[in-house]
Amino acid sequence: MTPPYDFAMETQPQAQPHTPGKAGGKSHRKPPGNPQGGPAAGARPLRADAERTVATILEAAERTLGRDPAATMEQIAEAAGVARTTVHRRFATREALVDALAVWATRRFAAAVEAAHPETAPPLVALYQTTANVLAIKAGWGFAMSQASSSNPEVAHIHADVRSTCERLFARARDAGVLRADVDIPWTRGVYYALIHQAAQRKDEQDPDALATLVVDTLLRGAGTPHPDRL
Amino acid sequence: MTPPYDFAMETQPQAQPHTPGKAGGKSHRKPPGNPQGGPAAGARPLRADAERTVATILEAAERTLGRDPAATMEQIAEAAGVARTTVHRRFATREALVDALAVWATRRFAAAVEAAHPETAPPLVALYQTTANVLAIKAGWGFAMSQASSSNPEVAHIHADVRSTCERLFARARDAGVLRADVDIPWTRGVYYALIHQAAQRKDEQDPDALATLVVDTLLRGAGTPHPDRL
DNA sequence: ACAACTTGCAACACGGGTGATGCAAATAGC
DNA sequence: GCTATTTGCATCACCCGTGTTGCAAGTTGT
Repeated sequence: MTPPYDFAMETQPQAQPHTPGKAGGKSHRKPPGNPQGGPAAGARPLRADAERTVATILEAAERTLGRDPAATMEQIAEAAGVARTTVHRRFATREALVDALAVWATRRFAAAVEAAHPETAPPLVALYQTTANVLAIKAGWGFAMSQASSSNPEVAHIHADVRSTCERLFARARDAGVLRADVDIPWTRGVYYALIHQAAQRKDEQDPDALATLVVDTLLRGAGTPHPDRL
Repeated sequence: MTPPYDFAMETQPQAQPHTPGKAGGKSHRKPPGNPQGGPAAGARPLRADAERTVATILEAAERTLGRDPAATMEQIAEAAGVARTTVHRRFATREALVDALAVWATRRFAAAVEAAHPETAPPLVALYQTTANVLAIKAGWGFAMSQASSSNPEVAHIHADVRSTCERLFARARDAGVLRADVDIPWTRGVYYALIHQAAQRKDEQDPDALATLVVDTLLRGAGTPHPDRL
């Protein structure tokens, strides 16, 4: 599922590929810092170089898992140019790594949506801007964004938040006459997500603005002729 | 993962989860019959009960892998009500099983599309019918259909075929005035696939006809108001 | 410069999934 | 009914990925 890509997908199951040693021992010595881990500011912060290593690993993980969701820790480590044990030092388990990746990307995602002022800007403007911002994020964080159905509460919460923000935006658009009065908002939101995903797939990456125009245009007008008496 | 779902998706990589023993020994005794395997009509055909077993396994595989793409052979065997070794007897490797499943479903898929006479029926009629038929297949063969990017040449070929059939249908629709004259056909096809996928996700499964109407309607009209002077 | 921290490397334990076999019992097909 | 096929079961070998440890060498920060 490879699977199922969040802001554009919504497939249900989506199991994390490969987790053999799930019954292995527990970490005896947890990593000191808390790389993108949240407000748990208990432990001593990482040294500068270590912090850099964490970022390098996360970026490598995104690239590697993006190509192959079942990639091993070894492959990720190689892509990051570090030893496998170092990856384990920073992320106790594979799950922890994927989780951290999801949190990292999800935060950027939420920020990108918020930056478009979807709650206050005129519906059409907000729609274009949100689309462009999200596309920019999805371009480089495809895998991480596919972890929307993460077990991580923060990730889940943010996505739920964005989801409702999106539906509120659509409701405003409808009230403003941009969307038809009888639209099925949940369905439309799903279609919108799917269009964004579709646009993000375009390898011949155009600039986010052109793609955003394409997405919004398609969402609003569809592909049919203006008003033929079809049916 | 769910992953990337063929007739509605198109995500590139999509690796098959979990393939540890890839360097294991080779099968010493290949299964006699060729379950959905193609024209290689060399070996003796399977006995009736064995043929039935093959079908049972494939159905169980679809159900099981649909819930969890990383399900083990053991789980699939259990779902099929047979011993794990029996599964291995019919499908030498896990890959072979998934492959056979993909071929099986893909053929039904192609048949469903063909049954809608997409090349000859009036564009709008063909569009509705194709959509309804495909949705009916996708409802029960979600996992198998997600294997579109299979390495299997037959699967790839069929999907490429359907792809072009679809684009030809769109071209006819455009020429008939159903689609705007300036539509980007590849993009529209992608959107169409995405809409079908989106519709297939609806758990509150409605009948294929209602969903087909929703999909076609959305594709043609979009969600915007008829013709406001937006922009 | 010195102490604390970080990394690479080599080695190990572990568990799980895969695939192979042989045999006895059940079943299909003629 | 007889034979060939099929299945379940009990085993076994194997490989791979994960997670742990200990230590020497290199880096950071003060």
